[in-house]
Amino acid sequence: MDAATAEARLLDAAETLFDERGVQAVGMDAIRSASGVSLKRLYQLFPSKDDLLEAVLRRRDETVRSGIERATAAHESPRERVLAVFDHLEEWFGRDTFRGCSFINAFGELGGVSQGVADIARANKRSLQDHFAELVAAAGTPPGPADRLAAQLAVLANGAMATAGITGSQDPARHARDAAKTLLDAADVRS
Amino acid sequence: MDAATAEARLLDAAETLFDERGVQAVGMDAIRSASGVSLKRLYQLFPSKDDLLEAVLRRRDETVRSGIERATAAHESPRERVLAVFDHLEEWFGRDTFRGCSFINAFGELGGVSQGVADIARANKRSLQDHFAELVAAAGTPPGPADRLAAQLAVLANGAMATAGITGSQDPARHARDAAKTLLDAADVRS
DNA sequence: ATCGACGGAGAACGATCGTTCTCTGCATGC
DNA sequence: GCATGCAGAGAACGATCGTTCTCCGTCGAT
Repeated sequence: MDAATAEARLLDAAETLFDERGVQAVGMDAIRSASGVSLKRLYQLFPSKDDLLEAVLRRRDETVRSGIERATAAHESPRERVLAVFDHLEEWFGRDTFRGCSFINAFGELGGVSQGVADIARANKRSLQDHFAELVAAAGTPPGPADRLAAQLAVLANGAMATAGITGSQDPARHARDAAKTLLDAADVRS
Repeated sequence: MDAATAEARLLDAAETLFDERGVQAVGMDAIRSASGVSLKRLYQLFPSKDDLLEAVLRRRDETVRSGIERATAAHESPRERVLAVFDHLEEWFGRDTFRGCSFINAFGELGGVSQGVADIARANKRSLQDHFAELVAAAGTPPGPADRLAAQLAVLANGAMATAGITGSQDPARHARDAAKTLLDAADVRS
Protein backbone atom coordinates (compact mmCIF):
# COMPACT_ATOMS: atom_id res chain seq x y z
CA MET A 1 0.00 0.00 0.00
CA ASP A 2 1.44 3.37 -0.98
CA ALA A 3 1.49 6.44 1.22
CA ALA A 4 -1.44 8.17 -0.50
CA THR A 5 -3.90 5.32 0.00
CA ALA A 6 -2.67 4.75 3.57
CA GLU A 7 -3.32 8.41 4.29
CA ALA A 8 -6.75 8.26 2.71
CA ARG A 9 -7.69 5.13 4.64
CA LEU A 10 -6.52 6.71 7.87
CA LEU A 11 -8.48 9.88 7.27
CA ASP A 12 -11.58 7.87 6.31
CA ALA A 13 -11.40 5.67 9.39
CA ALA A 14 -10.61 8.52 11.76
CA GLU A 15 -13.39 10.69 10.37
CA THR A 16 -15.95 7.93 10.74
CA LEU A 17 -14.89 7.05 14.27
CA PHE A 18 -14.59 10.66 15.45
CA ASP A 19 -18.05 11.42 14.09
CA GLU A 20 -19.49 8.32 15.70
CA ARG A 21 -17.98 8.56 19.18
CA GLY A 22 -16.24 11.91 19.51
CA VAL A 23 -12.49 12.44 19.41
CA GLN A 24 -11.24 11.52 22.84
CA ALA A 25 -13.33 8.36 23.01
CA VAL A 26 -11.49 6.96 19.99
CA GLY A 27 -8.10 5.35 20.63
CA MET A 28 -5.34 5.26 18.07
CA ASP A 29 -5.64 1.48 18.12
CA ALA A 30 -9.23 1.71 16.93
CA ILE A 31 -8.12 3.89 14.04
CA ARG A 32 -5.39 1.41 13.25
CA SER A 33 -7.85 -1.50 13.23
CA ALA A 34 -10.48 0.32 11.20
CA SER A 35 -8.01 1.58 8.62
CA GLY A 36 -5.79 -1.48 8.38
CA VAL A 37 -2.77 0.82 8.51
CA SER A 38 -0.07 -0.02 11.00
CA LEU A 39 0.65 2.24 13.95
CA LYS A 40 4.14 2.86 12.66
CA ARG A 41 2.85 4.11 9.33
CA LEU A 42 0.17 6.13 11.06
CA TYR A 43 2.74 8.02 13.13
CA GLN A 44 4.95 8.53 10.09
CA LEU A 45 2.09 10.24 8.29
CA PHE A 46 0.55 12.01 11.30
CA PRO A 47 3.05 12.59 14.13
CA SER A 48 0.32 12.95 16.73
CA LYS A 49 -3.38 12.45 17.26
CA ASP A 50 -3.83 16.22 17.12
CA ASP A 51 -2.23 16.29 13.68
CA LEU A 52 -4.52 13.52 12.51
CA LEU A 53 -7.58 15.28 13.88
CA GLU A 54 -6.69 18.55 12.25
CA ALA A 55 -6.05 16.79 8.94
CA VAL A 56 -9.45 15.11 9.24
CA LEU A 57 -11.13 18.44 9.91
CA ARG A 58 -9.29 20.18 7.11
CA ARG A 59 -10.26 17.51 4.63
CA ARG A 60 -13.84 17.59 5.89
CA ASP A 61 -13.84 21.36 5.46
CA GLU A 62 -12.93 20.87 1.81
CA THR A 63 -15.60 18.19 1.40
CA VAL A 64 -18.27 20.39 2.93
CA ARG A 65 -17.32 23.41 0.85
CA SER A 66 -17.27 21.51 -2.42
CA GLY A 67 -20.51 19.74 -1.53
CA ILE A 68 -22.26 23.05 -1.00
CA GLU A 69 -20.59 24.48 -4.07
CA ARG A 70 -21.89 21.59 -6.15
CA ALA A 71 -25.37 21.78 -4.67
CA THR A 72 -25.70 25.48 -5.39
CA ALA A 73 -24.14 25.28 -8.83
CA ALA A 74 -26.99 23.01 -9.90
CA HIS A 75 -29.37 25.96 -9.76
CA GLU A 76 -29.62 29.19 -11.64
CA SER A 77 -31.02 31.97 -9.53
CA PRO A 78 -29.45 33.24 -6.30
CA ARG A 79 -32.66 32.46 -4.42
CA GLU A 80 -32.72 28.87 -5.60
CA ARG A 81 -29.04 28.54 -4.80
CA VAL A 82 -29.58 29.68 -1.23
CA LEU A 83 -32.45 27.25 -0.80
CA ALA A 84 -30.36 24.48 -2.36
CA VAL A 85 -27.97 24.78 0.58
CA PHE A 86 -30.81 23.78 2.91
CA ASP A 87 -31.87 20.95 0.62
CA HIS A 88 -28.29 19.80 0.76
CA LEU A 89 -28.43 19.89 4.55
CA GLU A 90 -31.63 17.86 4.57
CA GLU A 91 -30.07 15.17 2.43
CA TRP A 92 -27.02 15.14 4.71
CA PHE A 93 -29.11 14.88 7.89
CA GLY A 94 -30.87 11.88 6.42
CA ARG A 95 -27.73 9.79 6.17
CA ASP A 96 -27.80 7.18 8.90
CA THR A 97 -24.27 8.01 10.03
CA PHE A 98 -25.18 11.65 10.63
CA ARG A 99 -24.52 12.76 14.19
CA GLY A 100 -24.18 16.51 13.81
CA CYS A 101 -21.69 18.90 12.27
CA SER A 102 -18.10 17.76 12.83
CA PHE A 103 -16.97 21.31 13.50
CA ILE A 104 -19.65 22.11 16.03
CA ASN A 105 -18.97 18.80 17.75
CA ALA A 106 -15.20 19.07 17.69
CA PHE A 107 -15.38 22.65 18.91
CA GLY A 108 -17.63 21.60 21.78
CA GLU A 109 -15.24 18.89 22.79
CA LEU A 110 -11.88 20.53 22.18
CA GLY A 111 -12.41 24.18 21.29
CA GLY A 112 -11.54 25.18 24.83
CA VAL A 113 -8.21 23.37 24.91
CA SER A 114 -7.05 23.23 21.29
CA GLN A 115 -6.43 26.45 19.43
CA GLY A 116 -5.99 24.48 16.22
CA VAL A 117 -9.43 22.92 16.42
CA ALA A 118 -11.01 26.24 17.34
CA ASP A 119 -9.35 27.95 14.38
CA ILE A 120 -10.48 25.32 11.89
CA ALA A 121 -14.06 25.42 13.18
CA ARG A 122 -14.10 29.20 12.96
CA ALA A 123 -12.73 29.13 9.42
CA ASN A 124 -15.36 26.61 8.37
CA LYS A 125 -18.20 28.70 9.77
CA ARG A 126 -16.84 31.86 8.27
CA SER A 127 -16.62 30.22 4.86
CA LEU A 128 -20.24 29.15 5.11
CA GLN A 129 -21.34 32.69 5.88
CA ASP A 130 -19.12 34.06 3.11
CA HIS A 131 -20.70 31.67 0.67
CA PHE A 132 -24.16 32.87 1.62
CA ALA A 133 -22.93 36.45 1.23
CA GLU A 134 -21.80 35.75 -2.30
CA LEU A 135 -25.10 34.18 -3.23
CA VAL A 136 -27.08 37.04 -1.78
CA ALA A 137 -24.84 39.66 -3.37
CA ALA A 138 -25.39 38.00 -6.73
CA ALA A 139 -29.06 38.80 -6.35
CA GLY A 140 -28.22 42.47 -6.38
CA THR A 141 -28.64 43.08 -2.67
CA PRO A 142 -26.38 45.96 -1.55
CA PRO A 143 -23.37 44.97 0.60
CA GLY A 144 -24.71 46.00 4.03
CA PRO A 145 -28.09 44.27 3.86
CA ALA A 146 -26.48 41.35 2.02
CA ASP A 147 -24.05 40.74 4.87
CA ARG A 148 -26.82 40.90 7.41
CA LEU A 149 -28.98 38.50 5.44
CA ALA A 150 -26.01 36.17 4.96
CA ALA A 151 -25.36 36.17 8.69
CA GLN A 152 -28.99 35.28 9.34
CA LEU A 153 -28.88 32.47 6.81
CA ALA A 154 -25.68 31.16 8.39
CA VAL A 155 -27.33 31.17 11.82
CA LEU A 156 -30.21 29.20 10.32
CA ALA A 157 -27.89 26.66 8.73
CA ASN A 158 -25.87 26.20 11.91
CA GLY A 159 -29.04 25.94 13.93
CA ALA A 160 -30.32 23.26 11.60
CA MET A 161 -27.07 21.31 12.02
CA ALA A 162 -27.04 21.58 15.80
CA THR A 163 -30.72 20.78 16.18
CA ALA A 164 -30.65 17.91 13.71
CA GLY A 165 -27.59 16.43 15.38
CA ILE A 166 -29.23 16.40 18.78
CA THR A 167 -32.71 15.37 17.72
CA GLY A 168 -31.62 12.99 14.98
CA SER A 169 -34.24 14.34 12.63
CA GLN A 170 -34.20 15.92 9.19
CA ASP A 171 -36.96 18.34 10.14
CA PRO A 172 -34.66 21.18 11.19
CA ALA A 173 -33.40 21.43 7.60
CA ARG A 174 -36.93 21.91 6.32
CA HIS A 175 -37.74 24.42 9.03
CA ALA A 176 -34.55 26.31 8.30
CA ARG A 177 -35.36 26.23 4.60
CA ASP A 178 -38.83 27.64 5.21
CA ALA A 179 -37.40 30.35 7.42
CA ALA A 180 -34.78 31.14 4.78
CA LYS A 181 -37.52 31.53 2.23
CA THR A 182 -39.26 34.04 4.45
CA LEU A 183 -36.03 35.97 4.94
CA LEU A 184 -35.36 36.01 1.20
CA ASP A 185 -38.87 37.26 0.53
CA ALA A 186 -38.49 40.01 3.09
CA ALA A 187 -35.19 41.06 1.50
CA ASP A 188 -36.84 40.97 -1.89
CA VAL A 189 -34.56 38.26 -3.24
CA ARG A 190 -37.07 36.76 -5.59
CA SER A 191 -34.97 35.23 -8.32
CA MET B 1 -19.77 21.89 55.54
CA ASP B 2 -23.15 20.22 55.13
CA ALA B 3 -24.16 18.02 52.25
CA ALA B 4 -26.23 20.64 50.47
CA THR B 5 -23.45 23.22 50.21
CA ALA B 6 -20.92 20.52 49.27
CA GLU B 7 -23.22 19.44 46.47
CA ALA B 8 -23.71 23.02 45.31
CA ARG B 9 -19.98 23.71 45.34
CA LEU B 10 -19.32 20.55 43.37
CA LEU B 11 -21.93 21.38 40.77
CA ASP B 12 -20.62 24.94 40.49
CA ALA B 13 -17.01 23.85 40.07
CA ALA B 14 -17.84 21.03 37.66
CA GLU B 15 -20.06 23.25 35.54
CA THR B 16 -17.40 25.93 35.25
CA LEU B 17 -14.66 23.47 34.38
CA PHE B 18 -16.74 21.44 31.94
CA ASP B 19 -17.79 24.60 30.14
CA GLU B 20 -14.22 25.85 30.03
CA ARG B 21 -12.40 22.73 28.88
CA GLY B 22 -14.98 20.11 27.95
CA VAL B 23 -15.89 17.09 30.03
CA GLN B 24 -13.17 14.56 29.40
CA ALA B 25 -10.39 17.10 29.72
CA VAL B 26 -11.39 17.76 33.34
CA GLY B 27 -10.13 15.31 35.94
CA MET B 28 -11.97 14.58 39.15
CA ASP B 29 -8.98 16.01 41.00
CA ALA B 30 -9.49 19.35 39.31
CA ILE B 31 -13.11 19.36 40.45
CA ARG B 32 -11.99 18.48 43.93
CA SER B 33 -9.47 21.33 44.00
CA ALA B 34 -11.86 23.88 42.53
CA SER B 35 -14.71 22.95 44.84
CA GLY B 36 -12.75 22.34 48.00
CA VAL B 37 -14.79 19.18 48.55
CA SER B 38 -12.90 16.00 49.27
CA LEU B 39 -12.87 13.13 46.81
CA LYS B 40 -14.56 10.92 49.37
CA ARG B 41 -17.45 13.31 49.77
CA LEU B 42 -17.64 13.80 46.03
CA TYR B 43 -18.10 10.09 45.42
CA GLN B 44 -20.64 9.86 48.22
CA LEU B 45 -22.78 12.50 46.54
CA PHE B 46 -22.08 11.48 42.93
CA PRO B 47 -21.06 7.84 42.57
CA SER B 48 -19.40 8.44 39.20
CA LYS B 49 -18.26 11.19 36.89
CA ASP B 50 -21.22 10.39 34.65
CA ASP B 51 -23.59 10.98 37.53
CA LEU B 52 -21.93 14.29 38.29
CA LEU B 53 -22.08 15.36 34.66
CA GLU B 54 -25.74 14.50 34.35
CA ALA B 55 -26.50 16.36 37.57
CA VAL B 56 -24.64 19.38 36.20
CA LEU B 57 -26.61 19.24 32.97
CA ARG B 58 -29.91 18.78 34.74
CA ARG B 59 -29.28 21.75 36.99
CA ARG B 60 -28.15 23.80 34.02
CA ASP B 61 -31.35 22.82 32.21
CA GLU B 62 -33.33 24.26 35.10
CA THR B 63 -31.22 27.41 35.13
CA VAL B 64 -31.67 27.95 31.41
CA ARG B 65 -35.41 27.37 31.53
CA SER B 66 -35.97 29.71 34.43
CA GLY B 67 -33.68 32.32 32.88
CA ILE B 68 -35.72 32.30 29.70
CA GLU B 69 -38.92 32.22 31.69
CA ARG B 70 -37.83 35.29 33.62
CA ALA B 71 -36.66 37.12 30.52
CA THR B 72 -39.94 36.58 28.72
CA ALA B 73 -42.11 37.31 31.73
CA ALA B 74 -40.70 40.82 31.79
CA HIS B 75 -42.62 41.65 28.62
CA GLU B 76 -46.28 41.83 27.78
CA SER B 77 -46.96 40.85 24.21
CA PRO B 78 -46.09 37.46 22.70
CA ARG B 79 -43.98 39.18 20.06
CA GLU B 80 -41.91 41.03 22.62
CA ARG B 81 -41.57 37.85 24.63
CA VAL B 82 -40.18 35.95 21.68
CA LEU B 83 -37.71 38.73 20.97
CA ALA B 84 -36.76 38.84 24.64
CA VAL B 85 -35.42 35.31 24.31
CA PHE B 86 -32.89 36.56 21.78
CA ASP B 87 -32.00 39.55 23.94
CA HIS B 88 -31.42 37.07 26.73
CA LEU B 89 -29.12 35.08 24.46
CA GLU B 90 -27.18 38.21 23.56
CA GLU B 91 -26.59 39.03 27.19
CA TRP B 92 -25.49 35.45 27.83
CA PHE B 93 -23.09 35.42 24.87
CA GLY B 94 -21.47 38.56 26.24
CA ARG B 95 -20.36 36.95 29.46
CA ASP B 96 -16.64 36.35 29.30
CA THR B 97 -16.97 32.75 30.41
CA PHE B 98 -19.31 31.94 27.53
CA ARG B 99 -18.03 29.14 25.34
CA GLY B 100 -21.22 27.87 23.72
CA CYS B 101 -24.30 26.00 24.84
CA SER B 102 -23.49 23.28 27.37
CA PHE B 103 -25.95 20.89 25.77
CA ILE B 104 -24.68 21.33 22.23
CA ASN B 105 -21.12 20.95 23.49
CA ALA B 106 -21.80 17.97 25.72
CA PHE B 107 -23.78 16.28 22.98
CA GLY B 108 -20.95 16.82 20.54
CA GLU B 109 -18.47 15.30 22.92
CA LEU B 110 -20.51 12.49 24.46
CA GLY B 111 -23.84 12.20 22.65
CA GLY B 112 -22.50 9.30 20.65
CA VAL B 113 -21.42 7.26 23.66
CA SER B 114 -23.70 8.36 26.50
CA GLN B 115 -27.41 7.83 26.18
CA GLY B 116 -27.94 9.89 29.34
CA VAL B 117 -26.22 12.96 27.94
CA ALA B 118 -28.04 12.59 24.62
CA ASP B 119 -31.40 12.36 26.39
CA ILE B 120 -30.78 15.44 28.52
CA ALA B 121 -29.66 17.47 25.52
CA ARG B 122 -32.72 16.39 23.57
CA ALA B 123 -35.02 17.29 26.45
CA ASN B 124 -33.43 20.72 26.77
CA LYS B 125 -33.85 21.48 23.08
CA ARG B 126 -37.39 20.22 23.06
CA SER B 127 -38.28 22.43 26.00
CA LEU B 128 -36.87 25.45 24.19
CA GLN B 129 -39.01 24.74 21.16
CA ASP B 130 -42.06 24.08 23.35
CA HIS B 131 -41.54 27.41 25.04
CA PHE B 132 -41.49 29.17 21.70
CA ALA B 133 -44.62 27.27 20.74
CA GLU B 134 -46.43 28.55 23.82
CA LEU B 135 -45.41 32.11 23.14
CA VAL B 136 -46.50 31.93 19.54
CA ALA B 137 -49.77 30.22 20.41
CA ALA B 138 -50.50 33.02 22.87
CA ALA B 139 -50.47 35.41 19.93
CA GLY B 140 -53.44 33.58 18.48
CA THR B 141 -51.55 31.69 15.78
CA PRO B 142 -53.33 28.41 15.00
CA PRO B 143 -51.58 25.23 16.20
CA GLY B 144 -50.11 24.05 12.89
CA PRO B 145 -48.49 27.32 11.82
CA ALA B 146 -47.55 28.01 15.44
CA ASP B 147 -45.58 24.78 15.68
CA ARG B 148 -43.81 25.49 12.41
CA LEU B 149 -42.94 29.00 13.50
CA ALA B 150 -41.75 27.72 16.88
CA ALA B 151 -39.50 25.18 15.18
CA GLN B 152 -38.03 27.93 13.04
CA LEU B 153 -37.42 30.13 16.06
CA ALA B 154 -35.77 27.22 17.88
CA VAL B 155 -33.47 26.63 14.91
CA LEU B 156 -32.56 30.32 15.04
CA ALA B 157 -31.83 30.20 18.76
CA ASN B 158 -29.72 27.05 18.48
CA GLY B 159 -27.91 28.49 15.50
CA ALA B 160 -27.13 31.62 17.47
CA MET B 161 -25.73 29.51 20.32
CA ALA B 162 -23.60 27.33 18.06
CA THR B 163 -22.33 30.25 16.00
CA ALA B 164 -21.64 32.46 18.99
CA GLY B 165 -19.80 29.67 20.76
CA ILE B 166 -17.48 29.09 17.84
CA THR B 167 -16.94 32.70 16.82
CA GLY B 168 -16.93 34.13 20.35
CA SER B 169 -19.14 37.00 19.30
CA GLN B 170 -22.52 38.32 20.41
CA ASP B 171 -23.50 39.15 16.83
CA PRO B 172 -25.30 35.87 16.13
CA ALA B 173 -27.86 36.78 18.81
CA ARG B 174 -28.63 40.04 17.06
CA HIS B 175 -28.79 38.40 13.67
CA ALA B 176 -31.08 35.72 15.04
CA ARG B 177 -33.24 38.36 16.66
CA ASP B 178 -33.55 40.27 13.40
CA ALA B 179 -34.43 37.08 11.57
CA ALA B 180 -36.99 36.24 14.26
CA LYS B 181 -38.57 39.62 13.77
CA THR B 182 -38.93 38.96 10.07
CA LEU B 183 -40.49 35.56 10.76
CA LEU B 184 -42.92 37.06 13.27
CA ASP B 185 -43.91 39.75 10.79
CA ALA B 186 -44.49 37.17 8.09
CA ALA B 187 -46.64 35.13 10.47
CA ASP B 188 -48.51 38.28 11.41
CA VAL B 189 -47.51 38.12 15.06
CA ARG B 190 -47.52 41.83 15.64
CA SER B 191 -48.27 42.19 19.29
C1' DA C 1 22.02 -17.14 -1.83
C1' DT C 2 23.12 -13.42 1.33
C1' DC C 3 22.62 -9.11 3.09
C1' DG C 4 20.14 -5.14 4.38
C1' DA C 5 16.51 -2.06 4.53
C1' DC C 6 11.74 -1.77 5.34
C1' DG C 7 7.01 -2.62 7.06
C1' DG C 8 3.73 -4.92 10.10
C1' DA C 9 2.15 -6.76 14.54
C1' DG C 10 1.85 -5.94 18.83
C1' DA C 11 4.39 -5.53 23.31
C1' DA C 12 6.16 -1.98 26.21
C1' DC C 13 6.41 2.50 28.41
C1' DG C 14 5.08 6.46 30.76
C1' DA C 15 1.43 9.36 31.80
C1' DT C 16 -3.18 10.23 33.13
C1' DC C 17 -7.56 9.25 34.93
C1' DG C 18 -11.55 7.39 37.52
C1' DT C 19 -12.13 5.21 41.62
C1' DT C 20 -10.94 3.19 46.09
C1' DC C 21 -8.25 2.68 50.19
C1' DT C 22 -5.33 3.99 54.07
C1' DC C 23 -3.93 6.78 57.48
C1' DT C 24 -4.41 10.48 60.43
C1' DG C 25 -6.75 13.80 63.15
C1' DC C 26 -10.77 15.44 65.30
C1' DA C 27 -15.06 15.93 67.36
C1' DT C 28 -18.64 13.95 69.93
C1' DG C 29 -20.95 11.05 73.51
C1' DC C 30 -20.36 8.70 77.87
C1' DG D 1 -10.41 11.24 79.75
C1' DC D 2 -11.35 7.88 76.54
C1' DA D 3 -13.29 5.31 72.89
C1' DT D 4 -15.64 5.57 68.46
C1' DG D 5 -16.90 6.92 64.19
C1' DC D 6 -16.49 10.16 60.60
C1' DA D 7 -14.08 13.39 57.31
C1' DG D 8 -10.13 15.00 54.81
C1' DA D 9 -5.72 14.44 52.39
C1' DG D 10 -3.58 12.11 49.37
C1' DA D 11 -1.45 7.59 48.14
C1' DA D 12 -2.59 3.53 45.64
C1' DC D 13 -4.70 0.72 42.09
C1' DG D 14 -6.20 -0.80 37.77
C1' DA D 15 -7.37 0.55 33.36
C1' DT D 16 -6.71 3.14 29.27
C1' DC D 17 -4.33 5.90 26.08
C1' DG D 18 -0.81 8.16 23.15
C1' DT D 19 3.48 7.08 21.64
C1' DT D 20 7.68 4.34 20.94
C1' DC D 21 10.27 0.18 20.53
C1' DT D 22 11.32 -4.62 19.51
C1' DC D 23 11.08 -8.47 16.94
C1' DC D 24 10.27 -10.92 12.88
C1' DG D 25 9.23 -11.80 8.16
C1' DT D 26 9.66 -10.12 3.36
C1' DC D 27 11.52 -8.44 -0.65
C1' DG D 28 14.87 -6.44 -3.69
C1' DA D 29 19.77 -5.80 -4.96
C1' DT D 30 24.17 -7.69 -5.71
